[in-house]
Amino acid sequence: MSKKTIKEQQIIKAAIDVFSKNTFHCSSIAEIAQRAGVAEGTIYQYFKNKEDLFFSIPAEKTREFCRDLELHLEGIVGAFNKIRKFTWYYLYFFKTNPEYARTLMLEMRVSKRFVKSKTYRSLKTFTDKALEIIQEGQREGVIRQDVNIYLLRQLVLGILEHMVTRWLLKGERYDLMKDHGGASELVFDGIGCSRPQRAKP
Amino acid sequence: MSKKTIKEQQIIKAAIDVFSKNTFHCSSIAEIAQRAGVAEGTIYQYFKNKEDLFFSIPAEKTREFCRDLELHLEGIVGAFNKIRKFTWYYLYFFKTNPEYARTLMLEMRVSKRFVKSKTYRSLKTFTDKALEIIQEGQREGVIRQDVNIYLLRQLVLGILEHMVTRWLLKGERYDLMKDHGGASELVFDGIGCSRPQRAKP
Amino acid sequence: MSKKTIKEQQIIKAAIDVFSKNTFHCSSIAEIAQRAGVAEGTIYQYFKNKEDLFFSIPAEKTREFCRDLELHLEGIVGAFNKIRKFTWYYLYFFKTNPEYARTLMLEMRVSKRFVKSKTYRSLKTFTDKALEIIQEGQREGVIRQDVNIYLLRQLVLGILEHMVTRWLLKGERYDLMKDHGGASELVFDGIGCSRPQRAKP
Amino acid sequence: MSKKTIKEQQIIKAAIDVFSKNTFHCSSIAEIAQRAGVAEGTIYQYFKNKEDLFFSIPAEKTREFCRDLELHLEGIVGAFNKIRKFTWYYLYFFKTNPEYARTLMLEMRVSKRFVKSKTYRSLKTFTDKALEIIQEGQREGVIRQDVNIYLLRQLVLGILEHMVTRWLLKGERYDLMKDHGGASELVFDGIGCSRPQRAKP
DNA sequence: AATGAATGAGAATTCATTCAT
DNA sequence: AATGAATGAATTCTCATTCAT
Repeated sequence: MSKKTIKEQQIIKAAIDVFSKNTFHCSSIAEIAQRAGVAEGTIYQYFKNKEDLFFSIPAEKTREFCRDLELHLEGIVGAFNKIRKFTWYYLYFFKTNPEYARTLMLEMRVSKRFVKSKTYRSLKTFTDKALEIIQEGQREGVIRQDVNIYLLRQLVLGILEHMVTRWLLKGERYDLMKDHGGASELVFDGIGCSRPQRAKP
Repeated sequence: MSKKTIKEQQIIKAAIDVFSKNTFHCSSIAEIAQRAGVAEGTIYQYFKNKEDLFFSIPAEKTREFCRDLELHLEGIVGAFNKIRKFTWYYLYFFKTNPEYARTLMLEMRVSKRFVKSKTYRSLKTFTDKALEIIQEGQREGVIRQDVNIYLLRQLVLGILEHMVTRWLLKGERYDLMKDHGGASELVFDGIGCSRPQRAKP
Repeated sequence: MSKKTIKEQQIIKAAIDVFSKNTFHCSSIAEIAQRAGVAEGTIYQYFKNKEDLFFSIPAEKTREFCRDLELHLEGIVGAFNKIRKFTWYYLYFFKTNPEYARTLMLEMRVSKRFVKSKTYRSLKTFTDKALEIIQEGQREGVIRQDVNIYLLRQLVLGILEHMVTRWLLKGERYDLMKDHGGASELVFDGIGCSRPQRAKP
Repeated sequence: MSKKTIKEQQIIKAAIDVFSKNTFHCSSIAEIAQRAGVAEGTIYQYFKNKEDLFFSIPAEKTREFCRDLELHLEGIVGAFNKIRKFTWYYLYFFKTNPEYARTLMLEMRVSKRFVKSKTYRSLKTFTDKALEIIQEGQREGVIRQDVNIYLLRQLVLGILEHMVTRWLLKGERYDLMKDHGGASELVFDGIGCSRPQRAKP
C-alpha cells in the first residue's frame, strides 16, 4: 500500500468514527483531522471536500463487504443455502461494523445526493449478487417462475435494510441477529420459494 | 378553528414544504417564515425552536392519517381485506403527500432524536392498528397461529416504509402504487397467511 | 394613592426585583410584567421605555431614603453626631435594601446615561444634606476651616459607596455594618476634623 | 514578540477601544474585528468567546501596570514616600489610559462574573503591593500599630477607585490629578499615620 | 386603560475551505 | 506533501416595542 493510500485509509477510518457519532452537518473536519492525526488542510489533498470524503466511506467499505461476501459464499451449494448465507452475512457485517452501519443507513441511504453519486452505483456489485442468486434459484426450480425477480430482490434487501435500521434506532440494544431465524424464515420460506416440504395434494 | 390554530397550521404547512426540499440543517427559519407569510419571530411564539417545529409536523400529520384510515377501514369485513385496505391507504397517503413523505421518511425516521421524541410515540396509534388487524386475522384463522405477530407487523410496515423510501429516492419518477399488487401479493399471500384458496389434501 | 400610582408602584417593585438579579440587558420586560401581574403593553402606559423604567427606580427610592434620613437625624445635636448617624443610616438603608443596592451601585452608578439623566440630579437632595452637615461642623469648629468641604464630602460619600459596592461584589456574605465602627472612625476621626481632644503644645 | 502574540495584541487593543465606548452588550465583535483589521472568525482563534476577550483586557493591562509600578517605586525610600508614589502612579496610569479605565471601572469592577474570574485574582499582585507598603510603614513607625492594615488598604484603594470612577462619569472634563494633592493629603496625612511632625505635648 | 400577538432588527458563533509557508 | 492560521458567510433566536382589539 503506497504512502498516499495509507494516509487516505487513516482519514477514512477517522471519518467513519466521527460521522457515525453525529449528523453529517454536526461532524467537523477539524475532529476528523485530529482523529486521523493530520492537519485539516491535508484532508483536502485527498478529498475534494467534506461530501467527497463522506461518500468515499461506502466506496471503501463496499469493496470490503463484497470481497468477504464472495469468500463466505464459496463452496456453498444451492440457491436456497446461498440466500441464507447472504442474509446471514449481511446482518453479521453490520452487526460487526456498527459505526459504518449508522453512517450508511441513517445518513447516506436517505440522501438524494448520495443516490445520485458515483459511489451509490458501486453498491450495484452487491445488489447484482443478490439478483444472481435469485435467478439461480429459479433455474434450480426452488423459486417460482412466475415471480418478479426484481421485486423479490427489493423485498429481501428492503427487509434486511429495515432490520438494520430499526436495530440502530433502538440504540443497538438487542442482538441484531436474534431475529435472523424468525424473520428470514417468514420471508424466505414464504416468498416465492416453492416449498417442497409442504406436500401438494 | 381559532385564529391561533390557523396561524399554527400555516406555519406547519410552510415547514413541510421547506423541510421536504432540504435537510433539516439546510432549511432556514427565514424561508419558512416567508412562505407562511409571518415574521420570523412569530414562529417562536408557536414553537419552542426549530426542532420543535420540525417534530410538530408528524404529530399533526399522524392525526390526519389515523383519522382518515379509520374512515377507509369502515365497513370492511375480514382481516385480509382490512390489511389490503391498510396497505393501500398507506401508499395512497404518501403518494398524495409527497412533501411530507420526504420529511418523514428521509429525515425524521432516521433521526435518533426523533425516535426519542414525544411525537414518535404518537405514531403508536397507527402501529397499534396494524397489530389489531393481524390479531383479528389470527382469530379468524386466516393467519397461522404459530406466527410471531410483532415480527409480522414489523415486516409489513418495514416493507411499506421501504417502498415509499425507494420511491422518494428514485425521484418519485414512477407510480408508487404500481407495485401494490405485486409486492403485497408476495408478502401477504406468502407470509403467514394460510391460503384457503389453495386446497390442502 | 390613585389607581394609576398603585399600578406604577407594582411595576417599579417588580422592576427592582428583576433588575437586581441580572444586568439591565439580561432583564426582560416580559419578566417584569409577569411579576407585576400586568401585561407587557401596560408597562408602556406608565414608562416611555425600558430605560425610563430603569431610571424611575432610584427616583422613587431616593425619595424614600431622604424622607427617612430626615426622621433619623431629627433631634440629633452636633455635626459630628449627625455625620455618624448619616453614615449609619446610609449603610443601614442599603443593608436592608440589597436588591436596590445591586441595581443602583452595580448598574446605574456606572452608567453614563444615568449620570446625565434627570433622576441622577434628584440624588442631589441627599448629597446636599451631606454638605450641609459638614458646613455645620465647620461653623461649630469641629471641622477645620482650611479643608475643602467638597473634597471632604466626596471622600465620605466615596468611601460609603465603596463599602457597599465591595459588600455586594463579595456576595453580601458578611455584615455590611461590621466595619462601620472601624472604617468610619478611621475616616471621620482622621479626616479634616480638628481634634480638639489632642492638645497642642 | 511572536506573530501570534502580535495579532492577539492587536485584537486586545481594538477591544479596549470598543468596549470603552459602550456597554459589554452593546459592543459588537464585528466592530472589534474591523478595528483590529482581522476577520470576525479570527477573534475566535485567540479567544474562546466575547467574555473571554473582555476579561483578557485587564489580565494584559494589569501585567503592564505592575511592571511599571515596580519601576516607579525603584529607589524610593520610606513607606510614606512610597505611598505617595503609589497613589500618584495609580492616578497617572488611568489618566493616560482612559479607555481602559472606562472598561475596568465602569464595566468590569461591578461585574460579579468578573469578580469570580481568574483574571480578577491577577489583580492581587497589585493589592499585595499596597499592603506591603503599609506594613513597611508600620515597621518604620510612621503608621500607627493599632490600625487594621486591611481596612486601611481598602480605604486607600477605595478612594483611588472612587476618584477615577467619578472622573470618568464626569466625562473626564477635569484633571484627574488635580485633587491628588488635596485628597491624598486628607487621607494619608489623616488616616492612621502618626504624624511625628506634629509635636505631642 | 389594558392587553398580548406580531414584529423584525440585531449579534455571536461555527466551520468548511483556502493558501502562504 | 503537509500545515494550520485566516477567512467570512450564514443562521438561529431574543426581546423591546407597537397597535388593533
